[in-house]
Amino acid sequence: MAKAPTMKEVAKAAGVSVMTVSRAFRADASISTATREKIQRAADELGYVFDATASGLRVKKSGFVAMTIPSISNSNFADTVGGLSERLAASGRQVLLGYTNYDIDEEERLIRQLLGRRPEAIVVTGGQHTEAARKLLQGSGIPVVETWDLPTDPIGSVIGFSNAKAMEAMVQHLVDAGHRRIAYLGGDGNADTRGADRRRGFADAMAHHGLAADLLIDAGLPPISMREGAHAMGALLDSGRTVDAVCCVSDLAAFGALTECQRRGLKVPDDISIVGFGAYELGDICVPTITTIDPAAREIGARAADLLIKCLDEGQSETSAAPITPKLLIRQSSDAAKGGQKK
Amino acid sequence: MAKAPTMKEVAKAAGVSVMTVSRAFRADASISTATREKIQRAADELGYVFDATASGLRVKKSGFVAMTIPSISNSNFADTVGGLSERLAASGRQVLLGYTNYDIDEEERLIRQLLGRRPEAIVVTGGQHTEAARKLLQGSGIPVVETWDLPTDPIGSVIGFSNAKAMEAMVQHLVDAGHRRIAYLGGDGNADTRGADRRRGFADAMAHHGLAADLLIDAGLPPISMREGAHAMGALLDSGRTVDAVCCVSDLAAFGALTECQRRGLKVPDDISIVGFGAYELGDICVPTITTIDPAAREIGARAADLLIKCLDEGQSETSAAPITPKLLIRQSSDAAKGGQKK
DNA sequence: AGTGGAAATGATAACGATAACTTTTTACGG
DNA sequence: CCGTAAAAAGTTATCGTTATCATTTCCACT
Repeated sequence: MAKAPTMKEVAKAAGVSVMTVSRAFRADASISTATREKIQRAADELGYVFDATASGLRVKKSGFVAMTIPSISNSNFADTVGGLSERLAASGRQVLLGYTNYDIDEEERLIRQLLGRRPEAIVVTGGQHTEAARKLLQGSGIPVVETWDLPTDPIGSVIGFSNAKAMEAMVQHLVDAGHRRIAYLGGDGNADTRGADRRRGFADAMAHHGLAADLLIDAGLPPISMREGAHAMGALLDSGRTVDAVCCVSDLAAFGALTECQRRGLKVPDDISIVGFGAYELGDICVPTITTIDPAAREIGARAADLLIKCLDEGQSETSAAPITPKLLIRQSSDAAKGGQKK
Repeated sequence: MAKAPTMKEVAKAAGVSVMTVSRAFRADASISTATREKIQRAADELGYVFDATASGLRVKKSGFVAMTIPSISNSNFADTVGGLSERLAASGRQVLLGYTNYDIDEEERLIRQLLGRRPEAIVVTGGQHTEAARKLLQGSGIPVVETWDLPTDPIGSVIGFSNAKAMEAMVQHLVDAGHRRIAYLGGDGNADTRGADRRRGFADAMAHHGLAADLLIDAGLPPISMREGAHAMGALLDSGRTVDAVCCVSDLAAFGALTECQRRGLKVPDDISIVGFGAYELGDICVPTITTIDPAAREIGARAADLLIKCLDEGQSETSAAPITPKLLIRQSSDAAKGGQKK
């Protein structure tokens, strides 16, 4: 195939200067309708496609907003990307996505790569970064938004919530329902910082209620899938330890745990309560439905977009928007009325 | 914040020419170690980040591969993107993603936008496009890969499979298991072309077996979620029509249908068989596990990457790789041994 | 008709990087 | 020490677009 035609060739075909062609493609410019139509025809004829790269270089506006997420396969993050993407599209901007695989070193590499595309802003997931990554973000000269977390030392704006606090609310709910022997089922280590925060919130809340947080089940390396949730639940049950309720790092893990109970003939919530995190559609459809926390994943993205549009188009300085307040959704899997057992 | 520093400033700081700085950042160039280190220091000092945009303009290699998918929230497509992304990363290329929302007009807009970023290749989902979109792709001068489908008139390469044929295999399985009154549960209309193909394959297969394909349940506009699957199943059951088995457009819809049966006290597969499509993790974990077809979503992406790397780096012309052959995974939800009923 | 001024169009240089070429420096055998 | 080839560094022009300024065209109104 021949290489893509440029404005120069369109200009020649239309019998005008390159500058006039350039103007024909912008809304504001002063150009006669006749000329614009003539140029449009020539462009269509040649199959001309505007080069956003060259334009971006000249006007120093790439039209990109970069975003890093741990994994594309997690529908929570996919929702955030969706919210961001949809709302930015209205202002003609495009999201440039990168995946960290829950690894902050990988995140650093990724941030460097993304900044090389000269995005107009960057949205990252989480508030924990390598020292070099922080420096890159701070020195980038563009708005930075950290999401899905509440960093103690934010780089720019924040649109997130405390995963620990959210989990504390969940423990409160379980305790209110009469549970005492509560397990936490989540990933190993601290690679998934949101997971680690939730575990910490769990432990703190248990301590606060004077309960032992000795049932911390490691389900493997993040992200924890349904299968790993099922395995970990199996291991917990095999251990023979007494358990009232299981707090899972996500609805996916919770669903895995739930199915393991079903396979073993345990009734949820009659024999044991199971709760998740993330408000995945799954948890609202399965039988029984799973109590969870809705972090407003899509809204996080939408809010980030709104904030950025304010910064970029209206020249406002970065302001932290109203905080995200996750909502506890009490459903069948922990419904006390159905018989949460006391120990 | 100050604007990002350029090579010029790094050059001044290091006391060399811009060209030398440029060379310092490329592996091949002839440059002394001392100079390279000096430049590296200066660059770190200033927080210099390489501008891939400007470089791309000059060398005519953007480092982008564009891809369009119907929705980011569908884990099948997310897997394909993951496979593509991971394998392209090794060759230093980045995936630029766009979402069509199952709308070919939106796809056309998107393709135009993506081509404006001067990607080195473009991967699209499906084989149905607007006339203008076809022209854009054909005239783009870059390798084009159509995936997840087997277009009759391909634009470039194809890495896909026949959704109709795959569904025929599924019907064969159900018929073998003794089912006669088989329903199809999927989306309205033809917006989701893969869904429409599956429905067509279903109808053809039913006709081939001399069975009536009169149970075509419309579950709403694509994409069909779990909830819509559940609703549609409810409507089917409420209609009082006799049904042996239900063929769903995806595992998500199938799971929704399955839960609806559970809520109504119907046993799967004893009272009714349910099968899905897509080999989502969900279907392998839920109780009972769901019979499905594995389209090798991740492999589609990986194969596309391999093909493109051959085209771009080794100058080979576009060759269609070995075809994708979806695998029927027979699981509990249609297990004849457990008692698929004959009518 | 002639004139003033706005609208339309054109010419030039620049955005940040690099290919291609030229010049300077280094290294080494004789 | 010199000559020479190779390595290292510098110069210039360019990728496709647009800001800026200069020029031409057009029209309304005296």
